[in-house]
Amino acid sequence: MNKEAIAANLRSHHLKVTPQRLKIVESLNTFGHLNIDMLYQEVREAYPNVSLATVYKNIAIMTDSGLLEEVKIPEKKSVFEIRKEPHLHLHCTRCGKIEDIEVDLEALAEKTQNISGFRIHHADLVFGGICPECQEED
Amino acid sequence: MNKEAIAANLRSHHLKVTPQRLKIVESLNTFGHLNIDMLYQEVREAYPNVSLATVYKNIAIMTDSGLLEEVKIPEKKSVFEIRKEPHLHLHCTRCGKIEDIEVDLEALAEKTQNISGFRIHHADLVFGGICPECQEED
DNA sequence: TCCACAAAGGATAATTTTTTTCCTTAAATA
DNA sequence: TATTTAAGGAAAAAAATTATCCTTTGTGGA
Repeated sequence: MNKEAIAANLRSHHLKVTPQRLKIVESLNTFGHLNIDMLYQEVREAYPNVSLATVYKNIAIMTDSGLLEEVKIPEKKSVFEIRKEPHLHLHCTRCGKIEDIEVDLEALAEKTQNISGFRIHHADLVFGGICPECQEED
Repeated sequence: MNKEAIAANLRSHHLKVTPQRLKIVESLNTFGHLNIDMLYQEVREAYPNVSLATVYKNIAIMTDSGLLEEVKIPEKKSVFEIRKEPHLHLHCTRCGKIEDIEVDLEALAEKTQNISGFRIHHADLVFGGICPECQEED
């Protein structure tokens, strides 16, 4: 996703395109998952005077508008990602890396729905484990 | 789980049995899932002078010791529960209620492990939806 | 292209949440 | 029951988040 695509993404969510916002979304596009502190650091490299409040305000407005999504990982600070197709998360508890993976949860949701009576509309799943790279270090 | 069983549970985790701790665990035993504020309120009903710091300190030590577990729910404050068999959570996005349900995730974890190369050791799954009671109000 | 306006940014203060400190009190062990 | 060690309470400190206020900037319409 290039700069213009990111700008278009912002516009499609009725958000003004500012350099700070572009940088936030670009960073997430590059790194996948970043927490507030990491985002602040990233944006500050391009715009040293950026205010931390600006990062907070933008994360809030972009999350509310559905452009971004918060991911809550056990024992970690929340990270944010660009909203896309439903997927689950793999969290390496050794190096901390977070990866996306598309696995269909429909059958599981269906089954759970039948057992529980809930009308399920979304799923948040985080698998914790050791990533391939960290496994080699054993 | 009665008071003595709770005390035994605390002892088995090498934690001193204090009235405040008993009350915290009893509350969780009764209500299932409570956040810090709710826990503070609960404990304060029995011990009006309890310090909020005591609740924080105890939640931390009991979570570290494995007696309790933190559950992160999208868009909500974390809640805590007594650790038990692996299970997933159902969150009613209308009334806020959280329920446990035992659904086997082994097959899914296995599949994900094969695709990703991660060695998976635990799963955190929250289904968001509308509970049966709230569905009736439609 | 330029103007006017609404929205966004920056700095800072205020608020909220969580952790730490320090001294007193209480639980556990011998 | 005495001793020790950890836990509780109160308060301060630190960390995280949100609000305020004024200046600046992006954008849609003239």
